Amino acid sequence: MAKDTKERILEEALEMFSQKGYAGTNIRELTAALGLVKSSMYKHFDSKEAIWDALLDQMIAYYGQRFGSAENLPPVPDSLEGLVRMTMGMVDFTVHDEKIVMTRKLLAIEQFRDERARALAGKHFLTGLTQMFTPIFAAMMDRGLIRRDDPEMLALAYTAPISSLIHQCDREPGQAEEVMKRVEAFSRHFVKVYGEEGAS
Amino acid sequence: MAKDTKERILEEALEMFSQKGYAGTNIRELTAALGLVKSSMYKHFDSKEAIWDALLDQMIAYYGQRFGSAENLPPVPDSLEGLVRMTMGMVDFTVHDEKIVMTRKLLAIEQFRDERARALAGKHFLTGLTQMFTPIFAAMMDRGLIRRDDPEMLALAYTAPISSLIHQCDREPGQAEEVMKRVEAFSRHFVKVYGEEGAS
DNA sequence: TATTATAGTGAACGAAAGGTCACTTGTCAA
DNA sequence: TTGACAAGTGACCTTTCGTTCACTATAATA
Repeated sequence: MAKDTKERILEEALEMFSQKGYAGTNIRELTAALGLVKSSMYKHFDSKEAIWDALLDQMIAYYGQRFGSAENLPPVPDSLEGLVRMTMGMVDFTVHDEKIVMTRKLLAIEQFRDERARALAGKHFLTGLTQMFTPIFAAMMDRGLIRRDDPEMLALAYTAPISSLIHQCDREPGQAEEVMKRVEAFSRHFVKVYGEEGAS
Repeated sequence: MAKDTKERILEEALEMFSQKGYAGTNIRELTAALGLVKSSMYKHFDSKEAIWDALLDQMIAYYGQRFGSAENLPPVPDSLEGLVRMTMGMVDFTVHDEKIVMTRKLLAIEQFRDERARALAGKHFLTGLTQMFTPIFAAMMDRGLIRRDDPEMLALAYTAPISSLIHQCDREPGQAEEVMKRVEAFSRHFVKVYGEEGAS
C-alpha cells in the first residue's frame, strides 16, 4: 500500500500541475486531495521538487517507450483511407486519454521554466510527430499511394495542423467532437491533395 | 514619471510572467528589477492580480487593434512569390519582436488557469491565424493564383505548420535562423502544391 | 510661500508556503 | 511474542509571500 500512495501522489501532482502549474500548486492541497496531511508526503518524496522530477522522469520514460522505439510505431497504412483511419484512431486516443491530455497541458505550462520539460514539449508538439510520420509517408510514396515529395515536409504539413487542433481541444474540451470532425476533414483534404491519382 | 513606472512594471511583469509564470513570480523580484522596493508597486496597482489583469487587458487590446480590425489585415499577395515574401516578413517580425514572443509564452503558460488567457491563446495559436488567411486564400483563388478549394482548409494547412515552427522557435531561440529557413521551405512547398499551374 | 498630490521607502503584519520531527499505528518477519 | 520497519499524523519551525501603513521627498498648484 506504500507504493500505491507514491503512485497516487504522482497522479494527483500531474492533475494539479497541469491545471495550476508547479508553482501554483501546494502540498497541502495535493495531499488533502488524497485524504492525507502534508507531512505524509515526505515519507514518499524528499521535497516538492522531487515530485516534479519523478513526474518528469515518468513522462520521459513513457514517451520513450511509446514513441521512441521503432517497433511501437504504427504500421504503414496500405491505402489513403487507411491513413485517415489510423490518424483518427490516434487522435481519438490522444484527445480522450486523460493522462496524455494532462501531460500536454503540463508541458505547455512548464516548458519555459524547466529544461527537460522544454525538450519533451518539443518532441510532443512537433519533432516527435514529424519523426513518426516521415517514414510512414516515405513508405507510402514507395508504394505509390502518395505523390513523391520530401517525406519530412509532408510529415510537417500533415501533423502540424492536427497538432494545432489537438491543442485547441485541450483548451476547450467541450469542443472535442467538433474538433475531431475538423481533424477528419483536414485528413481527407490532405489525402485528396497529396494522394496519388487512382490510389485507393 | 508616474505613468512611466506603471508602464515599466507592466513590461517587467510580462517578462517575468512569461518566464516563470504568474504564480512563480513574486513582487520583490519584480520591483527590484526596476530599482524599487516591493511596497512601491502598490502606488500603481492595487494588487499582484491587478497587474495580471492590466497586462491581459493590454494584450487583448493590442491583439484587437493589430489583428482584429479588417483594415489592418495584410494586403492580398498578387503572386505566389508574394505570399512567400509576405509570410516571411510576418514570421520574421513575430519571431524577433520580444514583446510578442513573451506574449505567446505567457499565453502558453497561463491558458489553462485564466479564462481570458485561454480565449486569447486560442486566437493567437489557431483561430486568429486561420481567420486572417482564409480571405487571403479566397481572394487568391478568385485571381487564379491558387487551386480552388475550401479557403478555410487551406488557411489551416498553411498557418498551422508555420505556427508550430514559431512555437519551436519560442522554445529554442538559438534555432531562430534554422527555423526561419524551415518556414520558408514549407511556404515554398505549399505554393508548389497548391499554386495554380503557371501562376507567377 | 503654503499646500497638496504623487512616488517612493522601510518596517511590520498575517497568511501561507515548504519542510522537520517526535510519536503512533499497523504489518510482517524472526 | 517481540522487534523492526514503513506509513501516517499533528505540532511546530522558518521562510517567503502579498499587503498595509506611517512617513519622507519632490514637484506642481494655489
